[in-house]
Amino acid sequence: MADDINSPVPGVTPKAAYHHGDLRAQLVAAVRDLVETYGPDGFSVSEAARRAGVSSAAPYKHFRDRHEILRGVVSEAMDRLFAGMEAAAAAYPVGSLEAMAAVGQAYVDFAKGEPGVFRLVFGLTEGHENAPDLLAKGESCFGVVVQAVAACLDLPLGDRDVQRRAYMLWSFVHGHSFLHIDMKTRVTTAEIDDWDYLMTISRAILARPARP
Amino acid sequence: MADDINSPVPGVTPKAAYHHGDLRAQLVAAVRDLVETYGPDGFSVSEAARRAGVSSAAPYKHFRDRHEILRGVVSEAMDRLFAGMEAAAAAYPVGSLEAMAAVGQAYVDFAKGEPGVFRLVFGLTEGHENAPDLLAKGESCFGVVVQAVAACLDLPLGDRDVQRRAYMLWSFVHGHSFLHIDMKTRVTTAEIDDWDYLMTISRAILARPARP
DNA sequence: TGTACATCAGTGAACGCGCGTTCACTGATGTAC
DNA sequence: TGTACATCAGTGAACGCGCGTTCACTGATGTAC
Repeated sequence: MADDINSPVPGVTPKAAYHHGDLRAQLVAAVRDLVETYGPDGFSVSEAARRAGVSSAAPYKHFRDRHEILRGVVSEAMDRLFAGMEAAAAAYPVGSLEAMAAVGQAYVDFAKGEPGVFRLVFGLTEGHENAPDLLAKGESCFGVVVQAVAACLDLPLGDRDVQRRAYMLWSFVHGHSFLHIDMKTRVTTAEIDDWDYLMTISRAILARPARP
Repeated sequence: MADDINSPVPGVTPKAAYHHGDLRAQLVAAVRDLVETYGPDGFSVSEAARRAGVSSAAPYKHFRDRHEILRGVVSEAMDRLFAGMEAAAAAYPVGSLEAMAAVGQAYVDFAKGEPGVFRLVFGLTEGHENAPDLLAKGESCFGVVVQAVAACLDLPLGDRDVQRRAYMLWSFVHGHSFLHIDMKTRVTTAEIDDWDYLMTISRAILARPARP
């Protein structure tokens, strides 16, 4: 899952790296903050370098261009999202509705916790969003949903119906996340309790007969 | 619904306006195209002016600043979205599942037809997204969903359950729209037929017992 | 252990660019008499 | 109908800005002998 290609930091930060001490990771962290503060398009290489305390040319020793830094942020964020979803599923009995809702809750929590990064991860990022490693991480995340659905329905992972229902649940959770962080929920008078909603939706979509 | 405050064009374009001939509308159209081509952040006042064939200072005779032009685009887009949703609902019997699905289909069609503008409308647009006229238009759009749900369940519009289920349906359709235009659907092997999905979801969410 | 050398992370100055916005202006249009 | 005037949409030059990226460089670190 984790590929450390062209990363000077294999696993953990080695004491203090060459000159600066792990500039790469610090740049990614700076960009993450910038994206969180100013949105996916409010970030600049110069500002990130400034925050990391280096010259504006330094980042180019670690990244080809501005896009590659963003990809670094996305990659790291998807790792955290995946970990959160897995941990949530593991906290409830396999095949329970609660496990299903918990996976959704982890997703919503991520969106609420770092909306800027969430937007970056799920938005369309100028051209190279086709990076195979990011696609693989996306599949891993969706895989957690598929697994929970399959367990609920007691069907194999590849089952057509499992995939369908997993996608429906994802759509719902994804839509709810965006509507919330984009503050569109003011148009409805309904008070929205995440867990309650997630349980209701899981129940509705995982009901035995897909089409009566 | 339509407020023509500070618009030199009351209803229909009057032959040819002062010098240029309805620059305001042409600027909005140019920005709409730019947003569609380069995304919500890829637009610039200069480029819009260039496309409309006027100097870069001309737009400031019609709009206070760049944000106000964007708001013009959003406002116009929401009018079209609302019209599409209403027409879709009207094409099927009141209270039918088909009417419900059709409203969702109109929403998805809008997203697919002009993804850039859709992103602009539903994203968070720097600070002044609290414009009351835009909020009102958002409420009108959601109102179409609420109305369809109320008709299906034979309950009053203000009913708590109606609002809840309407929001659920909106979340699903919204999520599906974004996942599609942001090309995230590649992580699933499920083939997605909009109408089929919308009917299935409508059926699942409008089933009589909200919680068995 | 000591020396010579290769590596390469970070520097700082510079480049060309397009942007948002302002300003004093000009000239066509509409209006009052 | 004709003249004088007010309005105001659009001009074009200018401003200061921060950006992404390049370049030749420097100096600390790691390595071979």
